[in-house]
Amino acid sequence: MINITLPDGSVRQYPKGSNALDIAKSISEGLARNVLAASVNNEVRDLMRPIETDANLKLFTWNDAEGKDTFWHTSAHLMAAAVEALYPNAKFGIGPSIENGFYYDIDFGEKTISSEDFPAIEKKMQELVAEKHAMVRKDVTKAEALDYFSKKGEEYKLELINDLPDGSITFYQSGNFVDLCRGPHLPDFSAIKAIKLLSVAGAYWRGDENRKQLTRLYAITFPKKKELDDYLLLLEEAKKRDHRKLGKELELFAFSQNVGQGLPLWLPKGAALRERLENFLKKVQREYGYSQVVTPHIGNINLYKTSGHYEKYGKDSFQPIATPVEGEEFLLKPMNCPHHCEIFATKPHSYKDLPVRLAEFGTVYRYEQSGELHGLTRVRGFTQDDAHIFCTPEQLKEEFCKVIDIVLYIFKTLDFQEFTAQISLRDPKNKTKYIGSDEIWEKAERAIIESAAEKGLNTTTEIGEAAFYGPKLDFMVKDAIGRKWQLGTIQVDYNLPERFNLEYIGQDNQKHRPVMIHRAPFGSMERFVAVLIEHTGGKFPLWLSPEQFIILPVSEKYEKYSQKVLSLLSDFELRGSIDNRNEKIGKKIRDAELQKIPYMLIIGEKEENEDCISVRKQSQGDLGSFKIDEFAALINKEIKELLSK
RNA sequence: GCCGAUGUAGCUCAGUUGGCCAGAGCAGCUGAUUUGUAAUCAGCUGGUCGGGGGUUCGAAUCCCUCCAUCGGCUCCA
Repeated sequence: MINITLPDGSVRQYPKGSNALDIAKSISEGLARNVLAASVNNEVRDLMRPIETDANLKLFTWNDAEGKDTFWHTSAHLMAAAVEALYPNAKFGIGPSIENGFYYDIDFGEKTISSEDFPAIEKKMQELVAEKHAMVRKDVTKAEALDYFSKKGEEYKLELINDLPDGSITFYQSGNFVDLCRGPHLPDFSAIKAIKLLSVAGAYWRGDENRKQLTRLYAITFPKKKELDDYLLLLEEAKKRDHRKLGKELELFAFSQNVGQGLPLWLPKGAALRERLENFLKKVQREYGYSQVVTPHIGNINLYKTSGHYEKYGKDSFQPIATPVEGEEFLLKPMNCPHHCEIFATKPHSYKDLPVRLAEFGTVYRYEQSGELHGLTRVRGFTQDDAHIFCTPEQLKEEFCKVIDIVLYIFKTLDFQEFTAQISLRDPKNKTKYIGSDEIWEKAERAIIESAAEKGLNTTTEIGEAAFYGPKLDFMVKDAIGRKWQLGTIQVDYNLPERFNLEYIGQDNQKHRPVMIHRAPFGSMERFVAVLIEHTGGKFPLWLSPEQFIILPVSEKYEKYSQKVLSLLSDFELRGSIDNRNEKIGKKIRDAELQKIPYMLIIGEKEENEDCISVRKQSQGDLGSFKIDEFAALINKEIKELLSK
């Protein structure tokens, strides 16, 4: 007998060699029906694998990440089996589960696959489910594995096997389909009740753009048909919040082919929103001791040769601007740091002056690859809410922590509750990608890790994601359909001060090198506004809303009184307009609702006589009658509450 | 940049297998109406069917090419 310890701490005895499914059955029939995978001493394994020793056991269902993961991983095998049956010449790459579903990278040879082929694949998958093949796990030697796949001509699998150590290789077989896989898997396909292929895309083998591009099939499966329907509905709902759609409908921004790809035009309402955000951050930055600066949109090419950016990115950027002077060249600025370094260098600094914090809403231009452009989240011309902090090495951590405070304050005020903080470090195996000595990098990385820990941030760490001049802490937020975007960023940099020969005089009357922090709490105005649109669905907080109210006269007779109301509300610093179209009130309300204007002020005979307004709140309805100053007080109170969260 | 898909009025979309002057709703303009909490009525304007080339007696429809957009990949100072 073996002792199995369950998560609640209870210990039960089972015959040696029992498997997790047996144990689930002994607990309850329902659990046995729903269990998808199990972890044995913290290793996630197949349900059917015998347990030979005393162990801690956890059972996973659809409600656990491990359960979904196993379910989708097995589904990926199912899809591959279906593809192999339909396209015998297909060669297989990898097929993992992902956050929502799974994919498989497949080389279809000459055949191109499009969404028209999806129904046939889905049908085949359903047939294979009905055939009730067990998923059989098998340990193989490296030689056996190589032999099997070389006979099949599976070059991608061979490459994978070659990178694996002997003795750790397993196959999974279901029906005729055998795949290299470490598992774990469901016992069979029977739990897979709903199948949907979602999209097809090209994906470079092993993520290397110099290698062959395989066809990636994205799909998702569920244990219940209803769950698939719900998921598809969720995707539909998310599409309604897409910032590109809302940006058009709410007249926030636009693109023009005549202007150029990835170069957004901010329309009056979008510009109003953006200006509010800028003012909000400027106010915070004043409180934190920042100074605003302004720098030009171009810089001499030598500036970027000094900074190292030209060598690193020059050939992939907008190309230099020539002038009538032979050999003179300027670059559209791709970042603001070199300009700010030059501002720092305009005068000698004492240690008593530091930190120097230079802030600028700096517009920069980067020639992003055409296929990468995406609404406002990835553009070729954008404005960073940039600042560079020049400080002594001793001040670094405190300054870094203060920047984290700013980012957290912004996220809190705007209700961005779900974000992740990502520490991006250098890849020590690939040092040629970076500039600066090991010692400097270690110092910088330590400063970030310690600051993040001090602020209690829940962080992930990515190796090899650092900027070429230094490590960084990025704040990632998801869009409507779950894509992650980097918003705020804080970067430590010992290199640019070196390259620009920046100095301050220390207490010892000697010259010292300052440390630099690059930071942008929003990231860029464009991307931040995009994510804000998706988070709010276009219903912006009252203080940001381009139009806070709209006055809706019941007929043209009340236009004069409407003008008076507008002018009084403007005196209270509120923004709004009058809808004096010759339309019925129902129509005006409908349009204002669709434009997501927070307050509708209805004015007719009664209001004019009683010198008041009838207030309707967007998506909530009639609030009743208010005096004008009462309404102004109501709005201002709401704004105050939103800003002091 | 790469793989796949898409591209018809300002917007959302119809346009069977190539066949008379290319359609609808909304928006816009004009007029009527003077309206009380999510669409008043009527008339009118508006399109080189993404651009260019080709096949054909004839192309929005078929082919080629370029551009843009969408979903991914790669990239992201």
